[in-house]
Amino acid sequence: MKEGLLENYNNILEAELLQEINSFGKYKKVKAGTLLIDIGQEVTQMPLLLSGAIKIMQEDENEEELILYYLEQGDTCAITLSCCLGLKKSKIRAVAETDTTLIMLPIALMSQWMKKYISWQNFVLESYNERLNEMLEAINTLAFYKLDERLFKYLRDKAMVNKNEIIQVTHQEIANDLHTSRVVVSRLLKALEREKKILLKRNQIQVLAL
DNA sequence: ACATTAAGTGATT
DNA sequence: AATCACTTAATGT
Repeated sequence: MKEGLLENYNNILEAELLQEINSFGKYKKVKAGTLLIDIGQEVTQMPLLLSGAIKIMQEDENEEELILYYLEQGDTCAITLSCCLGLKKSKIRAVAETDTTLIMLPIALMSQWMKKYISWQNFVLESYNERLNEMLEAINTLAFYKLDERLFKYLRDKAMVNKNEIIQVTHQEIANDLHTSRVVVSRLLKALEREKKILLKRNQIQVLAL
């Protein structure tokens, strides 16, 4: 049995299905920063996360990225699931946020698994629901939060998925993710540091108030 | 020691 | 909150 499969999915998925996953899935190990799928690419596989985290984002006309949500251990990507129902092109971009291990499942198997395994149905629907909720939260944050609140939430989320309160980022990268300028980020970060919520170093931020 | 890149800041809009 | 223009600090060669 593939490493990590049982630990993550034994309680959710039935034994027979786990066997199938084990034999048809491809085990993959990727480094942080790896592009797993890009917008417009054909979706042929569906990921099951064993460890690590993946950042899922959308892109607008100006090539600006918008973070939709993170996939974490035990998650799968619901957007991929819709591709199994006819839509074939990816609407999103997925980049490994940390070093990640996952199992890639051929989408050809999805529809038969949906019929064959109740546990798979549940897993998929539940995942779909989780993704939707996370996206609603992202929209909510974007629409109603002020930039300083968004920034802090961004840092906390990042610390969370990295399982480390010390985050490796530059102010410029944060600015890109939040669609603002580096100067503004630097100033807001300074303010957060004064509030003793974070600690600033070059290329690195420590989140104190998790 | 020098160049490059990241971060901090005042002033202006 | 964005932009400019500039300074200071950290890091690589």
